[in-house]
Amino acid sequence: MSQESARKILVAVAWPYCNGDLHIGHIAGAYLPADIFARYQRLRGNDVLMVSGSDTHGTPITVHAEELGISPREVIDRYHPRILELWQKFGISFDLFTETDTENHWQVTQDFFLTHLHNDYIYKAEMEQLFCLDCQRFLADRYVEGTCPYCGYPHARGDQCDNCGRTLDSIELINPHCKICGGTNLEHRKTEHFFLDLGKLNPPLVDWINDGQKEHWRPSVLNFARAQLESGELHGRPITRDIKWGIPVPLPGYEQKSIYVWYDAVIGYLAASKEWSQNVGRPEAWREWWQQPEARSFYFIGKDNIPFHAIIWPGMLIGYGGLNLPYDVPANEYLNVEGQQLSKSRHWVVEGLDVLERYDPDPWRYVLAANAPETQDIDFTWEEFVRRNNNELVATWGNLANRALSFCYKRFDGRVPTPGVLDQRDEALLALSAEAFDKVGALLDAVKLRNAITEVMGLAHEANRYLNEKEPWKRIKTDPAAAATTMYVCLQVIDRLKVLFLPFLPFSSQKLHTFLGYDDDIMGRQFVEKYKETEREHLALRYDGSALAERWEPTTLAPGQPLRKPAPLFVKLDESIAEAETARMLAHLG
RNA sequence: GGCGGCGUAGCUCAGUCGGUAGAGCAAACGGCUCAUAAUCGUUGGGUCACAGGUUCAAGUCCUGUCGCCGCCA
Repeated sequence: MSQESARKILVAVAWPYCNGDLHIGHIAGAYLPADIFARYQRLRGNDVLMVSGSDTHGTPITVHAEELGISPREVIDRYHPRILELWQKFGISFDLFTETDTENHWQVTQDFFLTHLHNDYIYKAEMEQLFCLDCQRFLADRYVEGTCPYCGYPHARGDQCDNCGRTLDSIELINPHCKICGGTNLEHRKTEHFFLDLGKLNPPLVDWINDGQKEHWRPSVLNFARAQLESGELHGRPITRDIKWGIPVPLPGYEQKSIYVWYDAVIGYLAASKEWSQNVGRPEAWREWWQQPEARSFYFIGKDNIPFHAIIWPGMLIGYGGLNLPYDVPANEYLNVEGQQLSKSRHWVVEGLDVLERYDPDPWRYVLAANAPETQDIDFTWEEFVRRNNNELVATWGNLANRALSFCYKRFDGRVPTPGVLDQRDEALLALSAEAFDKVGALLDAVKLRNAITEVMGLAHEANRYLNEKEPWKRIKTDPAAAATTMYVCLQVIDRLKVLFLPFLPFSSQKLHTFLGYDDDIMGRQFVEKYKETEREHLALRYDGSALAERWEPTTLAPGQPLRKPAPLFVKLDESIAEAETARMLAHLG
């Protein structure tokens, strides 16, 4: 392994709207890749800070609240704990997963706003908005419905038409009506708002995207950002709106307005880093990830978020000054299910918490990593899920561990056999397993997770091949010492595979760790804590990996080490479940 | 409408700098019996969406067409 010193790695993950349960598309797109990457970097000895939180602002929350007849805060209190539960059950190891309705987040956001204003990257301008005369309020995007001017769909929202997918400006709608009172007593009214001056940020952003240090970016992300920036057509974007739920504009006279959710959500990365620093009792620690020049930040997002993370957020950081810009934005494409795009409104979803009621997390982690949507949209099918679980995870890796452990447990007195002299074949396999750390590590550093897990699985195949060639079950009758050597080599490789698989399959690697006779913790501990600020309190998820016993390097298994009674690492699934799960989904399809 | 991406084996997907098309699964045959009927080996299978162009050479670069996806207006 390389001897370079620990590097600060910020793993920033998209902030999910806190208005419902998350589905496997969210997980495959951002959270799982981020977790695999973070776990690997920790094993590697780097200092990882992985942050995100529930996005509690914006109209998706307030609309949902009004539908249920409860307050926005109650919506958050309903779903935020469920998101925390999902991360724990799925093993998504956030150092801090918080939310945006905190005093800290408000403060950091308002500081950003005032600094942008002071640095002259914010200007004021008037714009036309729809105003409901009956409700006496402005109607932000989702509070108005009407006929789409492009496709004629009668239920288009003020921000987007769900039928043709176009983004809209609410004043474009034909026959608009207020979604609150249902009335059509609307008028166009001028309203003053603050705008982020992206036009002014365009030139420095072009310099940044062309600084010659973006070769490791995914082409789709880099091409998109570069094309947008080089067009030179960035224009001011409103950062306030006429809505009460949100972060107050920190200036007198704007009490009826709030900061637009897109502006405060991305600031969450910094706010959460600061909150984490407070929580661990080192209030200035965040600077190590945000200000050290050699620190690296990785933003794990879905492709719909590329404009915000590869253009707008870097622009905001430039406008603020003194903070590191993204080192990489490994955005994923979409995960479709059974040929259709996931959609909450159409009830075409596979929800994370729901499937964990019926299946273990590691099969999901395996399937979603082995077929991650890194280069294009991916079609997830239940048949594929069962197949990959049964024919790859169970058959290749689970069975390798089980056949070797069972054999040693029964025939070698429940201990790691003591090897004799190693032959060429033994040495070759051990060398291969040692080299895998560099090979897989390089792929993980480059965020090529699918290639990485395929590589690890390839080593498991090789170990199966080795066993078949050596036939220790035959040799033990004629030459027990040779069989012992073979089984030692095999267990040694399995012990290394355990580490190589650890970022991907933490639960089963931990289980295997104990079967191999170890007692310590290799996956870390997740816990939820309640944090009290001056007036508010919130729940947040934390992670403690300080006691991690493993490193990303070839292990050495001690001969004679007592083994524990082995059991299969993974459950084989009945093929009928594919049909059952698909039928279940079709039944809910709206 | 503008911009960007995608279209590769029956299925799901790789394919770096242009150099005779790859993996897994599915199918067929064989070996083994330690293991969750798991494993290991062998074999078959492609007009790289379509039409042009550049080149000694194109899945890869360029132009156009068709289809799908996303972003922006």
